[in-house]
Formats: sequence, C-alpha cells, structure tokens
Amino acid sequence: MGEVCDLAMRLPLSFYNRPALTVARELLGKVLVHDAPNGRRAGCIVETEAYVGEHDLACHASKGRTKRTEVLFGPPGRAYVYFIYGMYYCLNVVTEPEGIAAAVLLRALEPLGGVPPGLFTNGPGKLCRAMEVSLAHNREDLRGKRLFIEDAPQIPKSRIERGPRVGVEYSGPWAQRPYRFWIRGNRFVSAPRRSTRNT
DNA sequence: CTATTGATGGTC
DNA sequence: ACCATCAATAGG
Repeated sequence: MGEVCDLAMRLPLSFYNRPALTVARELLGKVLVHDAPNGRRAGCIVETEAYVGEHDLACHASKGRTKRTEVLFGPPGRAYVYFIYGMYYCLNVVTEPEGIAAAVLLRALEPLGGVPPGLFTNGPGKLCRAMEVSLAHNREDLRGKRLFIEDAPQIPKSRIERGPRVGVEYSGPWAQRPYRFWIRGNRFVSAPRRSTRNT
C-alpha cells in the first residue's frame, strides 16, 4: 500500500478561508501531522481558540502590522508560530482572506502516534514541544510537505463545548467572549478550568 | 483543594 | 513592562 492519498487528505485552502470562529470549531477532530526529522508525529485536535481580527484586543494583530504579526495579515492556511514566556512556542492557523488578521490557536491534541512517552499535548506550549514545532515553522503553508492538517469527520455540535479564552484577561471585554472550543469530556483538553466542583 | 511565583527571552 | 505558559511551591 502506497501513500497516494496523503496529499488529498490535507485540508484545502477553502477550509481556512473562512471566519476564525468557524474554523476553530471545525478544526476539532482534525489531525495535525508533523513529519519531523525523527519521524512522524500526529495528534487529533481537541481544543482551539479563535482570534478574530485587529479589533479583537486579545489578538496579537490588534498591535497592528509588525514583523511578528505580518503573517496574520497574509493568506489563510499558513502557520503562525510565536515564542512566549522565554521558553514556549504556540502554533496558530491563519484564517480568513489576505488582509484580515485572524487565526486559530491550537491548544490541545489527543496523541495519535510518534509522541514520545512523558511528553504531553494538553496546552499550547506543551503541544509544540511534543510535536517539535518551533519558530522554524512560522509562515509555513499547512498544506505543505512536513507540517499539515488532515481532514477527518466533523465533530457534531452536541459534542462541542465553548467558553472564554485562556490567559487574555488584559483584553477587557474580549476576555469573556466564548471563543475557546473543546471536545466535551475529552481527557486531553488543557487543565485551566475553575469549577472542578463535584456533586 | 486554591493561590502564588519563578523560569526565561522576544516584543514594542 | 508585559506576555495567547507551565511546573513547582506554599498554605488551608
């Protein structure tokens, strides 16, 4: 059996060329693949966050066009990787037509293969570490050779939960908007949830 | 269980 | 000075 289907399975440009909120919801269940030097690593996307444009005060693009945010203004379907807190990378998917600076942050994966034992994928920083994603992937086309997202059956809305984004308290009213999406009950969703109240 | 803090460096 | 994080620590 060959791998003739590989290219066909990648999500098409039209998937990314839509509102960030739509892409964030529909990315759940899709498969992130990195053909790293040491081998293929893959995981099912189980948690995302939408950053909807320059007017979104939590979006990096709200600072305007800079060297760092330039990629957000570019064509959809590319990777936006940034370095944060001196030691972590975060991976985003650029969405919406060129000129509109929106993106979806990948926050958690359910490991499917190639992820070394002891590495976790429940959180944006850990996800990049486990998948070996770094600044080297910034601006890369996500329908490319080594880093891509494969199509998979859509997760029904009844199995999707949403809530406020994590770590953006500085953005005022935007902090409360329910732009974070995750698969209900999935054990690989990142931890920071407040009401762990049992009854 | 909750709350706080240190690590560590790019960005503006 | 701030930060789309995380692990470790201290306290109840």
